[in-house]
Amino acid sequence: MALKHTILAFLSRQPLSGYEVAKEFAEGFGSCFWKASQQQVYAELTKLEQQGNVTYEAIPQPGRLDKKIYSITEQGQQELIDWLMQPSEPAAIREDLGVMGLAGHLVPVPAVIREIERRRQLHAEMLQQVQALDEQFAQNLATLELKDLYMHLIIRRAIRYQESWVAWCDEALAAIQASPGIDDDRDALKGRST
Amino acid sequence: MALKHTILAFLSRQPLSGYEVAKEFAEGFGSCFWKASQQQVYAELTKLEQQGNVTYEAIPQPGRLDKKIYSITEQGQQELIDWLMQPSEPAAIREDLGVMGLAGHLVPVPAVIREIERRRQLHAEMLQQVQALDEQFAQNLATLELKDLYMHLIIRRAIRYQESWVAWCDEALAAIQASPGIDDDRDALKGRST
DNA sequence: TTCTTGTATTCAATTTTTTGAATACAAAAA
DNA sequence: TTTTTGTATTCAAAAAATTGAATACAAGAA
Repeated sequence: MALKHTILAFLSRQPLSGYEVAKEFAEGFGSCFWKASQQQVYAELTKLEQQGNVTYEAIPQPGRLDKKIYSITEQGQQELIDWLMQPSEPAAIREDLGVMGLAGHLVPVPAVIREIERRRQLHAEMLQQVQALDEQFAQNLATLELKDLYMHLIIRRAIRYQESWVAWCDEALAAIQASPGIDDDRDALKGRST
Repeated sequence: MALKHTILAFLSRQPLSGYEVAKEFAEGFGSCFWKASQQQVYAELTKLEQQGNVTYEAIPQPGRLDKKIYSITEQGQQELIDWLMQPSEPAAIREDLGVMGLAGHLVPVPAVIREIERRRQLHAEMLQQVQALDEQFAQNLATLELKDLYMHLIIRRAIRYQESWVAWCDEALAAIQASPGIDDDRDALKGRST
């Protein structure tokens, strides 16, 4: 599970409260890779603290629960380094649209086209978002220190990912529209005409 | 969860035993998208049968447990169609290497380079695999019936995915090697030289 | 003959993830 | 003034995925 190590990685940059860690997942890193819910973050932080990988400083807040500022410990940093030094497994593409390739013929063609058009737009928007994230790095690429270069590179990974989606949607749409089989199913929903 | 609907999609093409469904996940579809374990498949098939989405014909086999050939039911097909007609959520990129972008500076540069080189090779191999899967379709693209066109298109999705990985690895490797910060950390592992 | 690989299914336990809700207050907007 | 948004944390339950093992036999390789 990468959640543990992702949180350690956030904390290796700077101490954060649980809320702020959750925000990282909702925004920056989350928009590039994946999102973890607040509950997941808080639960993981509690475990991490029990294991001695992080500590927290409780900031008393009048009238409500303490705010906890978490920092990574020596042990936590070592744990993170050990994990980073291990070879990584390529992630699976767990993509619902893939099922369309297996059983798309059960569904009317216009519905498939609409769905791909919808996805095209979605990914184009996500592409703009990650491109915006990269702006501060992309400009002075040649002078970036290592830390920022790595950040730039993972954002580039996300950019390429979204670009490949947009390009695929265009290809798929064109291929379906050019397909000789397209007329067979055009009216599948309404019931066989003629 | 897409597991349920992926299995229904397999069965919408032809009846299969649990073992054969598991094999689909291990090979064809699995190499494009994601793999489900045998146990997961058997468990899901049992649930699907209880829900009335599939039925099975038990083939008695001398001296061992019956082989069960599962087929999709009317209800199961409707369930699958309903699911396919719903808008799909883009899948999150749950990629361990992403963490490298957050905390790569903790690790010596040569280790990062080695890891990206390793990944480049891995994805190049996976690319070849999915390209091989596409061969039968790519040749007579213009005459493909819809069912095969859809199959071709999801394989194309997988191809583009792997291509974008290979291209990114090349970009990342070049960028790291060109980085002015590269010398600062080169000997991080051995301890500060000079 | 023995070992390995492939076919074929099931059980159990654990871990991980998701979903939904509750609590509490500050600040800004309507 | 009331509502919404944002900050901040916790609990509980359910669903899903992973890990490990056991059973059973056929076929081919060593």
